[in-house]
Amino acid sequence: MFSIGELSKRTGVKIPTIRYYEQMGLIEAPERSQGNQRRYSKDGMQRLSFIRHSRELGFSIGDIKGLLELSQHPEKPCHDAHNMAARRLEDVRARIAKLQRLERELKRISDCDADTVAHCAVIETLADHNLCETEH
Amino acid sequence: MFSIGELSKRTGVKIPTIRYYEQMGLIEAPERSQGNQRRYSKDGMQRLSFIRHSRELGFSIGDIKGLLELSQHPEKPCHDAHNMAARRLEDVRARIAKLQRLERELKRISDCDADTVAHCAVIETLADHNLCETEH
DNA sequence: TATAATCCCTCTAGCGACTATAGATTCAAG
DNA sequence: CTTGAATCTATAGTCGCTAGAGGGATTATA
Repeated sequence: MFSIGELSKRTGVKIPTIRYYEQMGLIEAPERSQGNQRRYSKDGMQRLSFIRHSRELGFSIGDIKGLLELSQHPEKPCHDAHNMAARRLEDVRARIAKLQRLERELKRISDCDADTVAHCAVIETLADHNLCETEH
Repeated sequence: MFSIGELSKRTGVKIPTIRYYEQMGLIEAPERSQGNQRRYSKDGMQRLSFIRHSRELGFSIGDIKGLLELSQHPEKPCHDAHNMAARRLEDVRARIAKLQRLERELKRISDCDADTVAHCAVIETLADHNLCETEH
């Protein structure tokens, strides 16, 4: 049994965020001390770790609800989990591709060595999209 | 002189977003028609294009205010613009690196071909961070 | 010129995933 | 028993929009 502060330290999830997850129905309301403070079990900690890890991988709160549901039912087929992971993977790849285009452009425009705004590539490029090399 | 709808079409910025930018002080309030509708000049359009492009590159509204200010003063030195671009570039690179780690992990866990949740790598990995290959 | 279709106005509220603040209560250590 | 840290609830704010309600303006056609 540990307090919310300890749970926070052990999982790396901030205290208000834990309470927020409770409100959102991701974690169930834990037992309380006599003075009405939350007291968590190891189980609660595992669940929170699951959530944290999932968030780090970019799953939405909605997705996580589904994944948690699934993880409670080991006998169920897991297509859903795979589909979600696959969708996330696609999304991540698209974002990487987009960011790489941005990287190229940012690099190009910040290579400018003008002194004043009048000749500055950063400003010029921002003003005129046609100066970009690639689509974005 | 064109309406907000036309401005929207020409710049690709949605109408409510244009009004939002006006509220945020990114673009100044344009002239109005007799019936109180916004009427934009070519100048307004260029400013909006600047904003749009900057947003696409990931600059925040706050950053853009600064960049716009700079772009109005061609005689000023442009270190600030370069610094902002450099910071953005750093940020973009960090995000790429992080996403690539996620990609590796998502790929790994979605390669699982179990049928039920009990043996599913997706669920297992989410539950136990130690199963990950890399930090994130 | 009348009317209909489309556009535009303001204002308010909502999104997701938190984060911050205020003011009150409880806990743990000395 | 006192003190200081931790916790409680409730509310509001963050960012960058987006959606909706309930109206007025403009434009194209009859």
